This record gives sequence, structure tokens and C-alpha cells, in this order.
Amino acid sequence: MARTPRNDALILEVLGRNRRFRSCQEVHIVLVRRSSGQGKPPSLSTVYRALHRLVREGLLDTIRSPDGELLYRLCRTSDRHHHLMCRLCGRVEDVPQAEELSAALDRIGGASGFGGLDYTFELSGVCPRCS
Amino acid sequence: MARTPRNDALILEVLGRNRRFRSCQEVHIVLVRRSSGQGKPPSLSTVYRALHRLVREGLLDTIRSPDGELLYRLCRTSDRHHHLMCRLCGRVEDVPQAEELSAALDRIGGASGFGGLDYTFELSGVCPRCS
DNA sequence: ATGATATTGAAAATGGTTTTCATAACCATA
DNA sequence: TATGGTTATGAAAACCATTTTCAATATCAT
Repeated sequence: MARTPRNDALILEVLGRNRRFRSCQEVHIVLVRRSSGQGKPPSLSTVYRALHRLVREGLLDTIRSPDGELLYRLCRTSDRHHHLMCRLCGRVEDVPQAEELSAALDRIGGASGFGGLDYTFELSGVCPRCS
Repeated sequence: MARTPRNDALILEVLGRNRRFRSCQEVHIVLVRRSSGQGKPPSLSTVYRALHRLVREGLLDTIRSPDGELLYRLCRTSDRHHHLMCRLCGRVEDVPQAEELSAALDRIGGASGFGGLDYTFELSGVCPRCS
């Protein structure tokens, strides 16, 4: 039975607040702020390690920001990683009509001759609120 | 009229040898090897700068490797960045049936309400030769 | 040639991420 | 509640791709 490191819950709670992708450093800063008064926050290394673990366990989803940072957010079951990210405010929405996209991707996978297919798909633009 | 830095040609020549994506460091190593005997190779910084310039000018295409490195290759006109990369050997092929994918993406773009849409799509798997 | 502008190399700085290592927390069992 | 083995943690250092700095060159128009 897997022991659950005590900080995992904290981190999941932070990521659970909304569905925006956040960098490890952002998560860490939130934890630091949040804990002023009540005990020490986990260190940056611990947050990195926890995020790795959570990704490995399938609880988190990752994408890379345009400048190469790794961003994390809570997975939604059957989430096939179709995201639409606003380049200005960073908000991420689900891609509408994702079924159509999934179908196309599956067909492509089948025709490719490749095995163990996985993909990431990142759509970015400027959201209505920002434009 | 734009002057062409003398190393751009060299670098394009290296990338022109095949359609695999390469990191800046890989390109640099090739240049270093290649130039044993005939004069000094360009420095790493110069290669970085040249690659930037070539991307800016639309001659190169980039993707990020799974571990966050930026990889470059020659653009093909009307290339809409649909790549299928082998996780083992790094070979990159074009995605078959890309038209279908394009169509789906265009519809999604229309339905999203986002402006200035751009996307990257990266499909990875294990190619027939490697499996 | 002359001077204005752009390119280059070498080394240092950046900055996200990972590793190290010593310490502390945890858990099962006796 | 000792005991010992396993895992988590923090702090600092190491990593490593990429950028920046800055002084020295090359390049171009004239």
C-alpha cells in the first residue's frame, strides 16, 4: 500500500482551485504564501518531487509553456490533452468539438504504422476576454 | 537588403541533409566535426543566434523534445506542423491524413471564439523500424 | 580608406530543474 | 516503545540548455 507523502494533499488542493496550468514555482509560491503563520511550507525540491510523483500516478496533466517551462494541472478523467490556451492571460479551456479531433487522431494513428502512440496537442490564441 | 551572416549557409546545409529535427548543440557538433582541417567552426552562441534568426525568417520549424530541448529543422512550404516522432530513434515523419486534421482544427478554431489561433501538434510513438 | 552597422567568440550569467546528502518522519514488527 | 528498514524532506550544490555581455572583427556603402 502506498504511503502518501504529506505534502501531496496540499499541492493537489492548490491545483484543484481552478483548471489553469501552473508551473512548479507558481505552486510553490502559493504554498509559501498560504502557510504564513501555520508552520513551514514544503521546499521547492519537495514540490518538484511531488509534482513528478503525481504525474507518474496519472493525477496531473502537463504541457510546456512556449518558453519551455513545464506546467501542471489536475487531470480530468478521459482527458485526452486537448487544450486551448490564451497567450495573454494563460487561461486554458477545453477544445470544443474534441470528439471530432479525437477521431481524426485515431485514424491517423492507425494509418501511421507507429506503435505506442501518444500525442500532445496545443492550441493557443487570444481569448475573447483578452481581445 | 538583408546581409546574410556567413554561417547561415553552413547551418542550413547541415539541416538540409535530412528532415530530422536537431538541437542547436547537435548542429554545432556537426559543424565542429565537419571543420576539422578547414578553419574554425562557428561558436555555439553563433549557432544559437543563427537558428533564432532562421526561425524568425520562417526558414526553420521548431518543436520541443520531451525533455524540453528546442529542436530545429528545415521548413517545408505550407507545413502546418504535423509531426510524428519516434520516441526511440528520433526520426520524424509527416502525419498521414493531415488534411483531415487541418479541417478539424479549422472548425475548432471557428467554434472557440479565440482569435489569432495557432497550434502545435505532436504525435509520438515507436516507428516500425524500432519496434 | 573611413566610419557606421552587424556578426562573432569566449566567458559569464540565467533560470528551470535535478541531484546530493544528511536529517527527520514514518511504519511494521517484536 | 524500542528497533530497524524504508521513504520523505530541506538546503545547497550541480546540471545544462539557452542568453547575455562585451570586446574584437568583419562587412558594407560611400
